[in-house]
Amino acid sequence: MPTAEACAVCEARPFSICAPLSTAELAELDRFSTTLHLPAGATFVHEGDPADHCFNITAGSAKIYKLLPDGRRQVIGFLFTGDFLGTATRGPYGISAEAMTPLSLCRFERTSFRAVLSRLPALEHALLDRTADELEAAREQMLLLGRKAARERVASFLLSLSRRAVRLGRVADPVQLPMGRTDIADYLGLTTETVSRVLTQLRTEGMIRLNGTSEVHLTRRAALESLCEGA
Amino acid sequence: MPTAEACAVCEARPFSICAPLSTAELAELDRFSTTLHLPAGATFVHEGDPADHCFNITAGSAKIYKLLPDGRRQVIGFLFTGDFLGTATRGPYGISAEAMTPLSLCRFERTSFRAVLSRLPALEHALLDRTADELEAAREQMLLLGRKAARERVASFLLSLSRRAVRLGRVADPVQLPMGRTDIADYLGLTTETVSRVLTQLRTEGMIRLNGTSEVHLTRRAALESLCEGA
DNA sequence: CGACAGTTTGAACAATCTCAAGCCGCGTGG
DNA sequence: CCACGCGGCTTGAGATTGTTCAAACTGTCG
Repeated sequence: MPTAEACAVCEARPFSICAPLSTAELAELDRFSTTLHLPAGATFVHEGDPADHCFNITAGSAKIYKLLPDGRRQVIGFLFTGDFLGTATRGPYGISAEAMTPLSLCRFERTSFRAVLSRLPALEHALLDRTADELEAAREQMLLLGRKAARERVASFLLSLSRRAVRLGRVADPVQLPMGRTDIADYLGLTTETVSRVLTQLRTEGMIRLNGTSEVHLTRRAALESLCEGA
Repeated sequence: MPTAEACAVCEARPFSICAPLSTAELAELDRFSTTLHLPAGATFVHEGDPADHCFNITAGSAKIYKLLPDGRRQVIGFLFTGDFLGTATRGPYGISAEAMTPLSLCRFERTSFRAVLSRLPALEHALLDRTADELEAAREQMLLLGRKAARERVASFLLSLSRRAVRLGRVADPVQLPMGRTDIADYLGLTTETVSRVLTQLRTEGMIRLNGTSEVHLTRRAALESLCEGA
C-alpha cells in the first residue's frame, strides 16, 4: 500500500496533479490513496455508476469512452502516465474507463478527495488547471469531429499523439499506437476501414511510414501539420 | 460601473459562479469587475488573442466557436445568463465569442481574477465544479458529433435547449432558438440544409411543431428522447 | 410595397460506411 | 521447428447519408 515513500519515488509525479505539492502536503493526500494494479482490458470505471472514486494513472495507458444503447461507441480520450480521472461530475460517472495495457493507479475516495482539496489549495489549483486543459482539448476534438475530413482527423491524431509523447519525455518521431484501429476509429468518429484506408493512403503519399501495425514514422511532419488545418 | 449594490440586485447571480459567495466576498470580487454592454453580433473574444480577460454573462446570449483557416467553423457552445467564459486556457484564447443578442457581462482581468480565486476558495470551488460540468457537456457533444445521425443530433439539441431553459427558470415546452440555422448546423456538425430538412421531417412526423422559425413545440417529447439515444 | 437575408426544397454528387473477402502476424500445439 | 488457427488489419465493391449547388419561398424591415 502507498506510503509517503511511495510518493517520494513515484515516477508519475512530475506529470501528475500532485507535482506542485510539498512533502507534507503529499503525505496528507497520500493518506487517502490506494494503489491498484490492473491487467490490460480491465474496465475500472462504468458510465452511469455512482462516482465513488477518482484515479491518478501512475503507469500504463487507458481509454475512456461513452456508449449509446445500441452499442455505438465514442472514445473520449486516451490516458497516460500522470493523467487524472474523475473530476468531471458530482453525480454518476459520465464515462467508462478501460485499461489498454497493464495499469497502475492511485485511487481516492471521492468524498475524502474533495475534503482534501479544501485543505490543499495548491491541489485544487492544479486540478482546475488540468480540468481547463482537458476542456480545451475536448473543444479541439469537437472541431475535429464536427468539421474535419477523414484524412485531416487521422493527421491530427498522429500529431497529437506525437506531442503528447514529447510531454511525457519520449521521442516525437516514431509514434507508438498503444490502441488498436477500432479504438482509433471510435476516437475519430470513423470506421476501422476508413482509418486503415487513410493510413495506407498517407503511406503511399510518403507522409508516414508504418512499422508493423503500432508504430508510425512521421516523415514529412510539416505536410501532416498543414493537413490538420485543412490544406 | 459595478458596485456591491449592482451585485446585490444582479438577476444573473443565482445562475452564476458568484452564487455561493457571501456579501463580503462578493464585494471583494466586485472590486475587479467591469460591466459591459454589447450589441448583438459583437465579437468580444478572438481565438488566438492573449487571454487577458474572463467574463460572466449577466443578460443575453452568446456563442463560442473555433475556426479552421479555410473558414470551416465549429460552434462549441451557446452561453446564456450566468455562464462563465474564460477558464479554459492560461495561454491564448482557444475560442472566439460573439453576442447573439444584446449582451451584458461582467469582465475581469484574468490576472487579478486568478489572484482573487486564491483568496476566495468558495469561488475556486464553484469554478472547478462549473468547469467540470462544461467538460462533461463537451464529452456528451463529442458523442453526438462522432456517433449520432443527423436526426439524433437535432433531437438531442432541441432537448438540451429545453432542459437548459428549465434550469434558467423558463418553460420547458415552447423552446426558443435564439440562434439561426447556420449556428445550429455549425454546432451539430451538419449543414443548414440538413438541419432544415430534419426539422421539416420531424414536423411531418408530428414530433415537433414550428412556430415561425425560432420557436419549437416539443410534441411527443418522449419520442424525441428515445431518438436522442438512437431509437 | 419591395428587397434582402435567412430558410426551405430539390436534384445530383461525394465522402464515408457497410458488407464481404483476403491477408498478415503471432501464439499454440503437434 | 513448422503448420495451424485466430484476431486484427487491409482491401474491394456497392449502398447510404449527408453535402453541394441551385432555385424558390417567407417574413421582416425600410
